[in-house]
Amino acid sequence: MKCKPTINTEPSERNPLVNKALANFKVGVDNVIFSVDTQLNRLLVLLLKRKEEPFANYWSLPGTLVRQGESLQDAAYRILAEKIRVNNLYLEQLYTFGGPRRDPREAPESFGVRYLSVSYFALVRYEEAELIARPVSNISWYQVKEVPKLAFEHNQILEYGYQRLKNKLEYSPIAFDVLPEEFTLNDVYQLYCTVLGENFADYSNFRARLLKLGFLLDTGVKVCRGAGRPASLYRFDAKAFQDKLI
Amino acid sequence: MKCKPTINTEPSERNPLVNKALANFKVGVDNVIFSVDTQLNRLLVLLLKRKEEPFANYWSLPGTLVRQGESLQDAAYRILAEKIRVNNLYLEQLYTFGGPRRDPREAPESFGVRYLSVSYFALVRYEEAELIARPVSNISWYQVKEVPKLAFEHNQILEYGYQRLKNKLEYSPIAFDVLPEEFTLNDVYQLYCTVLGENFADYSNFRARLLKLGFLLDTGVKVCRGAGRPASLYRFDAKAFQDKLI
DNA sequence: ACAAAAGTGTTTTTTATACACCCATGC
DNA sequence: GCATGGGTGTATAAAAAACACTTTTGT
Repeated sequence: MKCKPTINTEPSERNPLVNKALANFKVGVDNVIFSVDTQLNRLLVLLLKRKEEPFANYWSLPGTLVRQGESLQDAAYRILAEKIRVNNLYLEQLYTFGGPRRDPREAPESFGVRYLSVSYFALVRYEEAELIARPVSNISWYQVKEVPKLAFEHNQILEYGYQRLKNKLEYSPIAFDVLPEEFTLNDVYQLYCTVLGENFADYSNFRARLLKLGFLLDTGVKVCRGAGRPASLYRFDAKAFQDKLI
Repeated sequence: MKCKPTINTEPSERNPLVNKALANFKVGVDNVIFSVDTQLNRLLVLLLKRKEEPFANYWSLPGTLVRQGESLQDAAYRILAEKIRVNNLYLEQLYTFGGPRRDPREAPESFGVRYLSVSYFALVRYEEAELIARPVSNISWYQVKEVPKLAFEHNQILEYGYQRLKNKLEYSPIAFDVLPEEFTLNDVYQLYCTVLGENFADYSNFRARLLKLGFLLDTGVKVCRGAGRPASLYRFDAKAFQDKLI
């Protein structure tokens, strides 16, 4: 808990030349792209098999290096768009990893060139996400529970993203960015169960809580899913949600 | 809410040369350093008056550029240590700002050199924090409510850090990183009030909630503060806190 | 004695949790 | 008619909020 750095040696005044040399960076963006397969109750991450060194043949998070004139978020969208075709998604910045020597490419001989990774977290609609990559064998959804040892520190980034996903789901309406326009309450419940685990809440309590929030509109339209009573279709009311915030 | 990026034009295959040029970065670290003056009930941020262009004579967050061999966090500790002397503090990464053209130094003529800002958020013990800067007039604590227009996008970073401070205070024990080893429950209350606002909770309810958490030890020692009944001194039990987490 | 600060307790309201049960459909 | 999933309600427990009251000090 307590952070007690060694403080105030003012090194810059002792050894100005060595200490003042600035690092030159290339900045990478790595995406933790989640989706939820509600049919099979699986929480998935998108992984890519690396072709080049370092970490050739390891699976990794989709990443890219930031280009001239490109914002970090633009870069995040770019890799996403290069790997999958989706229209409905939520995306936000996660964390920046950048200790020296985290990337093996930062060999001592490439003195002064550092790699920094700004990670982004995304949630996309599984049903519409179409994987686009030349060798299909090099791109794949992996169940979060079954992810192997990844390249770089990507396991750590993934864990961080997974934690964020669980928090976001509880405190903000990102689920509705990824559900179809119209959905049943059970669709929402399945999604939450898959991400948060089966025993996060009882269906009827979940339902009551969700409706009490007041931003779900019952369209009145009923839909049949096999046997059982038909379910109502709801839609997310973004305006009502905004009003709640004030 | 919905993010609908324009997707999949695969620009890299159309115009490979222009698009594939990677940006070269210098990475800056900017600190939002908070402290709480519980005597005067003021929440403070540390600001520095800039001497050089761009934004000469503007107040700004303490920042620095990352040096060779230095981690981001090391850089964050370095600027902190260059500006104030403290032993008790909490520090964590905030957010990374890095759209192109955020820094006026990124003039079109300095083609290819970009500045990226990784911001850190810190909370330090006000009473022991000693400001160290050559011209004293160039460094100062500012009340968060009275901060002027800052250099770069620092107002935005500050706002982001303020939000984080409020969240952290409610959900984690960072207050005890900044309180003395032994403190009264009223000391804790004052700190929370100053950050969260007077009406975040009634003293007796706050007190009950805090004690029920079970990681504050009553030392039995009483201390008198002017008139009124003497207060018990408590200390934070880090082990008990850890145990609660499991 | 009285104001000031610390500390305790009680009541009410709200929210969470655990279930029991009714409803509408397909087979 | 009964299994299946959808939907409602109730009873209990826990947490949050409001507030009244006692205790111990300085003056």
